[in-house]
Amino acid sequence: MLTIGKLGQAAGVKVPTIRYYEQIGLLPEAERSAGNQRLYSRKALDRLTFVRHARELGFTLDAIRDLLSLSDHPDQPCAAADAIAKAQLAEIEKRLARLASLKVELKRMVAQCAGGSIADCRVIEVLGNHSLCAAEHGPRESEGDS
Amino acid sequence: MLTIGKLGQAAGVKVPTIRYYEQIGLLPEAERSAGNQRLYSRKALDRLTFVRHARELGFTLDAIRDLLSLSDHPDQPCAAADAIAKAQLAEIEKRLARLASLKVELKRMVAQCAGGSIADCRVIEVLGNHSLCAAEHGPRESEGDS
DNA sequence: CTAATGTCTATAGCCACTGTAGCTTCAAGA
DNA sequence: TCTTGAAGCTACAGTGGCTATAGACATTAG
Ligand SMILES: [Zn+2]
Ligand SMILES: [Zn+2]
Ligand SMILES: [Zn+2]
Ligand SMILES: [Zn+2]
Repeated sequence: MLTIGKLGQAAGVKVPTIRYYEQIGLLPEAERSAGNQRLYSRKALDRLTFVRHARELGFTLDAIRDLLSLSDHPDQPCAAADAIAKAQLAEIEKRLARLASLKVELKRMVAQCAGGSIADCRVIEVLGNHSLCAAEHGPRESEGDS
Repeated sequence: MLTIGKLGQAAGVKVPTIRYYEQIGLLPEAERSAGNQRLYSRKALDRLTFVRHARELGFTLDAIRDLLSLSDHPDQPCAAADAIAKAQLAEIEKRLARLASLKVELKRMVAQCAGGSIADCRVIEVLGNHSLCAAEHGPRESEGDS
């Protein structure tokens, strides 16, 4: 059995984050020691490691909740899990495309500035006038993490 | 003079967002009509349009605050503005690199799944075990918007 | 035994909004 | 002129995914 600190170290997750996950019901309530401290099994470590990895891959906690409950039913078909992963891939590709177009605009902006006074600064000018942009870079639609 | 609704339409910004920007001091306090409603000049529209465009390009409100105050001093050199834009470009490039590596992993994951039961699902398996990943995809370090 | 570290709960804060409730004001039509 | 409906007002709560703080209790090493 691991204390919360050891668990956090082992999984690479900060202690308050683990308590937060428990609080929102992503992780089950931990067993407690005689002195009311949380104790975790090896299985709990696997679960938290799964959560961490999925977070690193950009899945939302809601998606992870679903993935966890799917992984608790190994005999079910995996179509639902695959669908979640495909949706995540699509989301990442969407963000990627948007960031790529932002990068183009920002690069152009920075490159075009000759470095005089603010009055002549291309950065300030372009920010004030989207029609100076080379292409579209739609409204930011919740850009999520990483 | 424009009402807040007209201003929002003209700039493509929602009304509550405008009030929020005023509240946090990003926009100056608006003049008021006899009946206490906000009234905006053409200059205010320019300012809000600038803010919107900068947000679309991913600048934080703090960065925009600085950019706005720079653009209020047209005789100063533009190095500070350029530095902010370059930092933003660097940030975007960092996110882009990370998203690109996430995309690779997710694609691999999805492609490798043969579609049987959860017990054999590659998606679930890889999520539980990062060593099955082809490359690194560091810890998510605050991924900001869009 | 004591001191240092770890853990406990509860609460507030972060960013950039968005939504709600319960009012007041305004513009247009009858 | 009266009425209706849209638009505006303030103040506050909620979003996601944590992170930080305060003040009390538990555990462990020396
Ligand atoms: Zn410049
Ligand atoms: Zn633009
Ligand atoms: Zn599968
Ligand atoms: Zn991995």
